[in-house]
Amino acid sequence: MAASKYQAPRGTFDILPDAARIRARIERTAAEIFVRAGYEPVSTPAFEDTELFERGVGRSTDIVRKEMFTFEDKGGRSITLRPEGTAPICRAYLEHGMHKLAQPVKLFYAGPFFRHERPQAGRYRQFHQLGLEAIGTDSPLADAEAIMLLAELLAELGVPGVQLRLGSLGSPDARRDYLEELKAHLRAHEAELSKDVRERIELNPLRAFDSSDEGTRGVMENAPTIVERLNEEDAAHFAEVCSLLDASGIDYEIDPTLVRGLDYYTRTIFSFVCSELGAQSEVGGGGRYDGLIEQLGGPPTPAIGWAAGVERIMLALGEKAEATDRDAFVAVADDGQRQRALALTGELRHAGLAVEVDLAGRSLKGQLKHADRIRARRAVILEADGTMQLRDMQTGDQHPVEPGAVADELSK
RNA sequence: GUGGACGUAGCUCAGCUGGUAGAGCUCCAGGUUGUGAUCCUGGCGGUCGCGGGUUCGAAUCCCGUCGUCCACCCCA
Repeated sequence: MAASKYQAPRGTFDILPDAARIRARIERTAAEIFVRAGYEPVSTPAFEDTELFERGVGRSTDIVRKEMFTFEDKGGRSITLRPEGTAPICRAYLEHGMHKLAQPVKLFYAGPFFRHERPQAGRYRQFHQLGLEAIGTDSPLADAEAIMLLAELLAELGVPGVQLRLGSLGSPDARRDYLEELKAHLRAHEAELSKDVRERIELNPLRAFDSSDEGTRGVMENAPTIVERLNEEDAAHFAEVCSLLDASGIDYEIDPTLVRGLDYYTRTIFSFVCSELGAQSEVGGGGRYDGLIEQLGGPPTPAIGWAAGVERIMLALGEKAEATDRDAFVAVADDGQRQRALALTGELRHAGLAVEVDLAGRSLKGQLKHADRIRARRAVILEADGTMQLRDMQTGDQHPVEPGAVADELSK
């Protein structure tokens, strides 16, 4: 395997042409959908002050506790490769005074993110997400629109086996009360819980809902769910989101145990899972984060957003590589024609055609073989006497063509 | 971070209980007084992931390490 002693670092990978083409299609499709919906592109740095993530994502989260690529720069600052996209965008929103713009500010992004996790299919240390954020409105309309856009993206791309799970975490007050109730419930049944869950009662009691441990599951069956404990406003908000999705024909399943691993989420949360994937089955997910901007030192600003995993979308799609056609390949029957061949190629490209010319000094046979290989529809063959032949690569028909008429002929 | 499986040419893989490396595909050239399927011939290409150990001798056994995959965990 190793032609070189160097390999891409653990959990990273090279994006070779076949995969790069699929990615380009995914990003193009996403951008078209987002732009039509009035979202604007943004891009933030690949790294940020560590504290942005500690405050934004939350110190008790797995991401911050053990998954960040953190290092000190030469000025002694603690820097972290971004593990997610929402906190940086909120930082940019504040830094550039976007709260003075008409609200909500609707943004989308795509790019690499970094988490120091144990790699497996659908989980990498450098991975790519595309996502969007609608900042500055607490209306359920924004929740529904965001969810609709992700549903549309997945449908447009043709991702099979997609299912939407929907939940609500409530507002901070309701959540706090609920968490105390849940912790009390867990403590009351501590002996039946798995060690893992028991150790996290204080730190992250919601995680108990996800446990596969039998004893824990028994306890959780009788545990209060947050959806049952929503206050009036949050319940109304959640009901409205559901109603809007119903009206738009979006299928979903309410999952009262849905949890998110980032602390900033409030109210609506959702997750699109794909049955085609293994353990890493979430292709995209997100939710409302009404307290994040305030947490970062800004004014109270409600917002919602989501991110989708590009690699997971590709896995779900099965990574079928599509070949690209060329309009023509310019071949020479005699080496003396190479200069003219390159010049002609340039002219044809200028005319808007996709054209290649031999760059490897191949024989005529080799050139036509190559023309076939790159799926050129025609070959233009420059003869030693200066005349040209136009060959149809599908039928094998070949006829002389005047130099000035090549571009027109190829456009047919 | 925990547990398990795996790691031979660019790709897909074969190589029994240790004897010192093969096939198909790809790529290049030729068979064709110049023209792409197929076919035929030849060629390029591997320190058998890496390091160490056992042995007269290891791709084959042992240990370590790196990597991939699966599950846990976590999430996109």
